Amino acid sequence: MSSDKKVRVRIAPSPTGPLHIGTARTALFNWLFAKKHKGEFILRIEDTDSERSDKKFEEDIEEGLRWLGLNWDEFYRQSERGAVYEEYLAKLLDSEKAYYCFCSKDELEERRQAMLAQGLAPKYSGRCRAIPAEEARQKAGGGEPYVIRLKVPDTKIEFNDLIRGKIEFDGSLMGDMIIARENGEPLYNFTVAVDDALSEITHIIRGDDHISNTPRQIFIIQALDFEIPEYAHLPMILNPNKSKMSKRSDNVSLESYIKSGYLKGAVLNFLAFMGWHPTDDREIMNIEELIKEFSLKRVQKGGAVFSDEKLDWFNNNHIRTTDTKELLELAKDFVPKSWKLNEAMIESIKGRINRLDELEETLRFYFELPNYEGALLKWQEMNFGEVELNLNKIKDVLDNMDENLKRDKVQKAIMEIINNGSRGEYLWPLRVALSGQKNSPGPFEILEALGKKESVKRVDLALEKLDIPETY
RNA sequence: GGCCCCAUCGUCUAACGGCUAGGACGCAAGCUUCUCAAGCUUGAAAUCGGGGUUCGAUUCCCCGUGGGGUCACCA
Repeated sequence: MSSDKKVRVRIAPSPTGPLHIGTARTALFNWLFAKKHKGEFILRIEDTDSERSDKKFEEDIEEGLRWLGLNWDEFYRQSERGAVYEEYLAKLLDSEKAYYCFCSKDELEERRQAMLAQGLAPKYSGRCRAIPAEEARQKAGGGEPYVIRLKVPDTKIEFNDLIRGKIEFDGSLMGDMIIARENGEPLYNFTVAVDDALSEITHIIRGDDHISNTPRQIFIIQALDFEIPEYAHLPMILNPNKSKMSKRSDNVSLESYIKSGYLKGAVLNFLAFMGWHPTDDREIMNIEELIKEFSLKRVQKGGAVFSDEKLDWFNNNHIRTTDTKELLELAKDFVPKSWKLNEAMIESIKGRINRLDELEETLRFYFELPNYEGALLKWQEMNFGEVELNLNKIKDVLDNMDENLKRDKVQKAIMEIINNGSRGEYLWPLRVALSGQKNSPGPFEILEALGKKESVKRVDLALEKLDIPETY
């Protein structure tokens, strides 16, 4: 059908809220598909509902997609295409595939409720279909309020979903849908059908909550004599209780994840694995690998529950493999401005954190030595005298080193004095002296990050703490 | 309720109709170790139920059950 055509896909968010993590996932799948097939990815802002649309959300969406690196080849807003929709609406009216409907909102609503009460799917009766076109046109021209409805055929309709196979609907159950409302504004299903066709979208990849919109859009496409694209409906991203995640009240905006310190590579990696899996057992993948391996054929049908734990694991892995220089830059946004981070500090916490927002707490000891108890310096059964002795020996080693303590060098020197002694009796007191905490990166990493001057200062402070008589 | 979609460990998932149903997260234990992470090893943990088809069903068909989505002059 479209095998020889250039692949063109789109993400079509409506700017009625911040970029949702589910929208980001749909965007990613579209983008991956486009890249994989050397096609084009289009961003279309669906802002036909002027009441609910907001420019600030549009900006948030663009910003989020850019942050993820999901760049688009074309961009447009539906709100700027009024003339186009008018043209095709007129076409439909002229060819009598659509008609004016003068039924009042109140009576429609009444009928709707009645049908619902009977357990039937609400459906418009088609009453105004009977009004002769010329008469209707004059009524409408005369200022009588109207909406425009599409004549939905009484036929079955089926389409082949690339992920689910054949899906069938019954047009006779649908009723004539409204494609333009009273103020003349075209409605969702109509604008989507028109824009997808005019943009020559070859594959519509979207959430499966749109499955029931698909037959409606196909009816419009057929009425307009456009070509029907391929469809691929992605499984929903679910809350732990299996409900649709967009209905979660919690923060599900991409921004909230950015603020928590998730790396873009990790978010991309995790999102790709929500409903998709490569042919092998790999899980940690970068964007190039994802593009290479991506295939709609390997997309899952069932919904996927969003797991914060797994996201954390992905993030931990990506943090660990991110270049230290790059990580250092990213880290600056998560710690106080006054902290002068260096690469050794970042190196020392790689793999020890899941999110960048843990950085401030993890790195704090480098800038503010905790006020710890002298007793913490003792390892196992040591007494203060032994701690003092070992710390002094280490201090002698440090005194003989350059200001710039390279990890390997300082480690070698200290290990030499430990010789065959107990590592714990040296390294524990040293590490506590340097970090002031029970748990921390290793002493050699800290030594390098701190430098000679500060390290010696901290060892001296530890020695002072030992002067206070042991109380227990 | 009508229509539509879906169904493998708690979760993400793998398995041309054919080995003891595999991997990952999380969990538990152990190893390693100056601590905590990380890493390594091991363990517990699943094919929703019932009928078919077949020499053989996770896989194909039907019914049931369960879950979800959708039924606007929103998108």
